[in-house]
Amino acid sequence: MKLLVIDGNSIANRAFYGIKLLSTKNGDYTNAIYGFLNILLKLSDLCNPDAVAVAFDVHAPTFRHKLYDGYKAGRHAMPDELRQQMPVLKEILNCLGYRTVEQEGWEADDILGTLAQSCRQNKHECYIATGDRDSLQLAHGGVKVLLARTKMGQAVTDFYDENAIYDEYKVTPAELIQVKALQGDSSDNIPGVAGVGAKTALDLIQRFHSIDYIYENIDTIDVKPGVKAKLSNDREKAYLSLDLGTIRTNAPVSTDIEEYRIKPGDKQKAAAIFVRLEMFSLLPKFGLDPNSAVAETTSQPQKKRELTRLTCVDADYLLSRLKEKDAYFYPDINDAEITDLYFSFDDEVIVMPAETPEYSYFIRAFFKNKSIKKYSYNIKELHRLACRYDVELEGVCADIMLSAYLLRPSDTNYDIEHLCLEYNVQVPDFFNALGERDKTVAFASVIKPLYEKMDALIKEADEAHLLNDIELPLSKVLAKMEYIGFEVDKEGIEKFGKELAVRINDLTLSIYESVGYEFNINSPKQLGIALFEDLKLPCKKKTKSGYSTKAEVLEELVSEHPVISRIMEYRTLTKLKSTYCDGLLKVIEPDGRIHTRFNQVETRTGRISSLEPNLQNIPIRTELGREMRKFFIAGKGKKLVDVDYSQIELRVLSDLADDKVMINAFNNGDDIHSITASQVFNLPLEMVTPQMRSRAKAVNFGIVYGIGAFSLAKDIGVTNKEAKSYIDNYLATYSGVNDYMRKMIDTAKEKGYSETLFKRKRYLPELAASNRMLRAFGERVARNMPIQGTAADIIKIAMIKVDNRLKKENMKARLILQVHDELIVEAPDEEAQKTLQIVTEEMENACKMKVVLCADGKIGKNWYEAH
DNA sequence: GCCGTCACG
DNA sequence: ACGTACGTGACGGCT
Repeated sequence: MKLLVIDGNSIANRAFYGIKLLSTKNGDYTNAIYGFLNILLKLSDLCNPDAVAVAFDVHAPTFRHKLYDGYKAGRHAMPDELRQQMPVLKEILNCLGYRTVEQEGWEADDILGTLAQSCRQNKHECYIATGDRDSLQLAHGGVKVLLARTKMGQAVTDFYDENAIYDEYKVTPAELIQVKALQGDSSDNIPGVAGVGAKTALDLIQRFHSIDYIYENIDTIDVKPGVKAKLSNDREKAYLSLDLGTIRTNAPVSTDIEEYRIKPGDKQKAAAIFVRLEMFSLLPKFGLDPNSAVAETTSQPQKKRELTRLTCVDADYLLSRLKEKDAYFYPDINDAEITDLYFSFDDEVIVMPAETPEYSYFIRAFFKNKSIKKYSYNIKELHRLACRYDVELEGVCADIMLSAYLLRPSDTNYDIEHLCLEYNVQVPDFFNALGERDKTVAFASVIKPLYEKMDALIKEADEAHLLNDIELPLSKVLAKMEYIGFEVDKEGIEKFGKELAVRINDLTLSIYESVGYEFNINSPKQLGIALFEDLKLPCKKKTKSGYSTKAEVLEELVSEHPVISRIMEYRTLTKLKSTYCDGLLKVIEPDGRIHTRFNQVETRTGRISSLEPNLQNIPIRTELGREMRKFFIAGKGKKLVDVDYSQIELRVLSDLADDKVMINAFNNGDDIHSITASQVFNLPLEMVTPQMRSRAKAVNFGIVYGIGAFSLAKDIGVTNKEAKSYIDNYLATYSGVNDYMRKMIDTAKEKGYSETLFKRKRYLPELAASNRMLRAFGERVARNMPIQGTAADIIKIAMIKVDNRLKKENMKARLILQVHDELIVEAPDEEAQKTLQIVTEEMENACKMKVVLCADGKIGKNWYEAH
């Protein structure tokens, strides 16, 4: 028999502090539970136990408190966020078949000690798992301790038996108690001998082995007079500490190992809790079936559905079926190209495979039929499919992926399986002819129930307008943008890349020479060693894993050594080459264009993101980087029209805050940064210098992000005090902004979320955190999200309006890119001027606000010229 | 798969 | 005493 005894409190603590605070949509914290269960899996893997006991402290005075008043007085109370998780954790452990043990008046480590002792006596194998070094004293007589600790940000588990302890401390496990008694432990309020620290204590015990021996021979032992005096002074405390530090082996808990044997537990209930806590990834790891969980939590058990899978052999038949009622279907996208459609009817799912001869006929007929209402998933991909077949997708009523995003924008996974778990919809089993589970058929069958549940929630959240009039129509615009793509000058990029390669090569050689040896400059680790150990440059900052070598740090070292500026240039050039030249060349498609994909369900604020490649971060801030934009070109006989909003976030802020001063400034057409400077520095407008303007600009940005004086000071290079006075002046000037920012946090705390002008929400469990840093972060987000998010909503509306307008005016110009506050349209030469006017107009009139929206645009042959 | 770094708004 | 502005994606190194 092999017994694993876990110190539940200690491991839960490790997990809690080692993992960022996680919480469910209901605001229940889960990080300690999640971390604990992962550690449990790892421990089971390591020692493969037959029996498991998880010991917990009971929060009642223990005998140690009776021994010593100060015991644990200095220890931090368990934070609420962790305390709330403990009963749930115990419940899960029980459901998983593990026995939990707690005994009033006894601490977890005494239970560990008692069970370890029993195993020693009965010759059972015993593993003790804890994060507390104090329990190392138990590692003898065949008992092994698995010590969980964090090494360089990584969770590691160390094995200890008496040999390992001797190797590390040169004392026996029993002697470790003696060491601690002399040294004391402030976190446990074990007093120890005043003035005796870790080194002295270890040395004394290594030589004399016990406190008894030391005191019995205090006059004769070879110890410095000072230490001897300290020992004599604190004799009582030393013995008290010995008592406090000794783990008991007589706790009144069952020592019958059979009672801890792992039981089947209640797997269904465990699965239900996992689902409620949104710990989906743990389900398979504990061999739990998510469907049993749904059955458990559904109030009315759903009738078991038997599905039939039919492959469509007659497109007209399928169309006639679809005309009878609404179409609920799931597109199974295999290769970005091949999309099989799975249509769900009452008890059957009809598949339209992409390779059937009638596929294109079916797609065209089905898509363009407005009277067939379409409820589906990932509609943007269907719109893209429609582009390929040169047909419009009409009659779209729902995209449950978009609904899911609006309901929970902080989620990272919107797979149907996850949605079913979150919205409590049972996925029916369907097995194909080979007896394998066919998930796709099942997915099609849950589109309707998912839609119905989510639709109600969307209405409850007042997000129907946002969904139906912004996100859904936008998905079509984005699909078309992806389909059209951005033309690039492939040869130009190749040539630029080669020029960079030559310069990089020269720099590499020169850097090797300066450092004195060859190394990988791209490795921050090797570079850190080269700079801070071999060249002995002063190290300003460290990261978790070593020296920080980021640009900000290097800048301060430029004057220290000539190699620094070369490294900085090397970094700039390799970034340009690898990410932009090599990276872009890899994704140019045969049509000579780059087709980025937009992710409409990624950001927590409502922005869209661009990937493979990311066309939203093409360089512009430095001249060399900006050169890249010359390779993004308009097609033959066409021009690029690039229009961007002027200070949209600040305008949004002035409107949301209803700040009259700022709104007036914008509506007068004033230069906002100069006006801010004149207010913050209390000078007439004419006396504002470019430096003042630039500082005021930084303050304006900072305000949007939820500024702190420290960061502002760092950003613009002034003292903390100066930065603080800028902020104070700012908030005094723009008092509406000041009031708004305060109110914002209160409202968000009360409601549990922040929201945009268009009701887009972001839930903020961080606001309830007891951790100060985390709460402060939540507060900054609460202020920033409505601003960034409203700006994102506005440009989305503008995109839809631009797209509609170009269509209405029968123009060939097409939107090809969005970069948060900037729209890029590719237009035939003869349409360029009109396009510029239309895009500007639609952007400025995207929505009615107290403040005017202003957009500026340009026309050019390439992106460099047009922006 | 995570970290450090750096490109953008 | 702590760490320090919001939102992203891609790359190379490392484990």
